[in-house]
Amino acid sequence: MKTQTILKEHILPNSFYERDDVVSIAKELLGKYVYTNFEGVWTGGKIVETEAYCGATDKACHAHLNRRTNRTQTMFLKGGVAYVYLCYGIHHLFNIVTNKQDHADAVLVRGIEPTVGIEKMMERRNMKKLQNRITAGPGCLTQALGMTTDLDKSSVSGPDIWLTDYDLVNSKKATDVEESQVIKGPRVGIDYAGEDAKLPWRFSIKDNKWVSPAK
DNA sequence: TGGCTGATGCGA
DNA sequence: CGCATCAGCCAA
Repeated sequence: MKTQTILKEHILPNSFYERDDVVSIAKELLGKYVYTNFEGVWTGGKIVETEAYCGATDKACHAHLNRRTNRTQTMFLKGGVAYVYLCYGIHHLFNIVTNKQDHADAVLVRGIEPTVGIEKMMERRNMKKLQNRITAGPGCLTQALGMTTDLDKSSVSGPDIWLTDYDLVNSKKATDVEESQVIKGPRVGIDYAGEDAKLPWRFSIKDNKWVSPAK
């Protein structure tokens, strides 16, 4: 059966994204699978590291206090679309918009465990041997998955980006990550956010080697 | 450890 | 307009 046909059965419902608790969504995204499909080439893997950003109250969020600019308007869209932007002039960062329209919440995906299209991802990363850093870190994984700002505002339920609970390699449904296997900690690279920099809104899977090295 | 890199959003 | 600021990464 075609990959696309299989994945359609396992797309996360939009009700998953439209909830108002972005921190819970960030945690629940651990263990889910994200894939991209460009020109028929599938790449992707299991989400192992995320961070929550909340537009209404969170100083670390681009849409802090519901600030609307050209860039942040994506976050005000209804949950279930991608927010992709350029960071430090070099790296594309992939976020998943959550909550209802006009509520600017998003989850930054920081690391995945590569499973599908590893050869293609190595090629995009200009890597001759497979190394952990292929998809560890938000800038790395977008490069490996071939994501750019072109995908800003596009759906995470296909046809380019596919957020699912399905493991293509083992042909089975994803299992929820046990609470005891979830590491919580402060978010990375947001010292400017004052007290909010301490919020434990970064989630990762315990002892997973594909989590980014940032502490 | 520092250099790279460019969009973004602010104030003049 | 100019200019400081960034939700990173990598070689060394």
